[in-house]
Amino acid sequence: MPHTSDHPSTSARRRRTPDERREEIVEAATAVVAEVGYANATLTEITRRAGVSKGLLWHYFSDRDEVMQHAVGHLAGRLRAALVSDVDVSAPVPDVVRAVFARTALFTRTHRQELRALDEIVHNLRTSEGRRRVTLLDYEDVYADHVALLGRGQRDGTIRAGDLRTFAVGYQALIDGMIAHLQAHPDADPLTYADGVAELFLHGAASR
Amino acid sequence: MPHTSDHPSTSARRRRTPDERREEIVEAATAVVAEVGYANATLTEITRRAGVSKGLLWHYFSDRDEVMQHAVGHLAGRLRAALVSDVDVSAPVPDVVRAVFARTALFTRTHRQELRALDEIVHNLRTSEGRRRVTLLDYEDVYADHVALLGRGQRDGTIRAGDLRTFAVGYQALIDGMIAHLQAHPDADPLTYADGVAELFLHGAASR
DNA sequence: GAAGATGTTGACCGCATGGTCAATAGTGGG
DNA sequence: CCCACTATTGACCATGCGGTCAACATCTTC
Repeated sequence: MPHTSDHPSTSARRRRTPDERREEIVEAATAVVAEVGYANATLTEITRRAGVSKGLLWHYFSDRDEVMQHAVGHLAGRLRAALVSDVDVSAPVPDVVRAVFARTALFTRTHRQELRALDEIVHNLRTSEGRRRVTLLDYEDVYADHVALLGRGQRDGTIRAGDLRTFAVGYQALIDGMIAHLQAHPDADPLTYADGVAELFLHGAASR
Repeated sequence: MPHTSDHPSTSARRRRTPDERREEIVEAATAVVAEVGYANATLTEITRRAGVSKGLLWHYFSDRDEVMQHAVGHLAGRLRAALVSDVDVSAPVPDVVRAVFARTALFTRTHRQELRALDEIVHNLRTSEGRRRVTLLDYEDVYADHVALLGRGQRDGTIRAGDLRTFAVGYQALIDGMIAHLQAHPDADPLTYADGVAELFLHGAASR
């Protein structure tokens, strides 16, 4: 057993694998960005937060942009996975819609920091020419999911006729708006709010 | 007539008043922010764009933050004024809603740059402690307008019963989502899209 | 037209930040 | 136990930025 030390206590823990280190740094970046904003999120502060010397960051990432890009990937992956794993997409469409709103609303209470950081980074990550690196165009696959879901609803009669893309974009807009609103109002009850918005959308998109 | 020169040509134009200068600088800031993003919008570049020496900026503004705050005020004021002046709020509620969506959609085609800059600055302006200076809480007066409008609709029977605040927040979310979507898709037809979203909302919130 | 006030300039500074690097500690294989 | 290799450190550097300032230009007023 070549383990150096097994107690996972204070400072003398076992050496991390490269992936663990990368993740530690990326998570520190997330935390710092969420707290002070993208522009003020210093690499020095990020390494400090990760409990790591400054130079090490460049052993794992080539520049600030790369750190942030990894952070986006990490965050988006975690959020999406948690959502998908928790909603039964084969249920009746209105139920799925309600569940998505509800789950997303709860997310704002359990993943406040991550959502803040994600928003922050997405809004600020740029290419070297100054254009946004992540745009709404990257929503396309999300829209595709929505279109598929709502299309099924149209076929089984739970969603009224109408342009699916408009529905999908409206659906996503309500989700994003709900997230922003709940983030800004930490005291609001997420579930009652989610219900309200879900009903608004379903009344708008449902047959009858 | 102590005018130095009357021809409004190339470089030797008449001296600007303080307000004009401030506005020139603020507008240059808007343009630069829209192009390269908040973080990369250098004060040097802003003054260059305004056709003014670097030091002059500090004659009119005390620091970068103040420039950006003025820019927010300037932008929000112009956008709001143009919207309000163009929509007859005493018309039947559904007509008002449709008009707002339509006018806003057209805005994304006539004020692309300004909307970009506004979004950019709002997302990045911070207090010295790192918290956002402009948050969704500043939407409160906008929500108040929406609540008033939709409340009138409930009283005259064009809007169905339901929590007005939820309606208002959903309404604004659809507007913001539409703006973002049209900004990301410059080729989409704004009016047909606006109609679609308006109908989605009205189906959701209307009586019947 | 002198004098004071105001507008304008560009050179300059301090500093924080992203990024580099030579040196050291730790790890694993033979 | 040694050697090669990787992880890790912290001092260091270059740069670009926000911000200052003394000098100069221009207007206003009497």
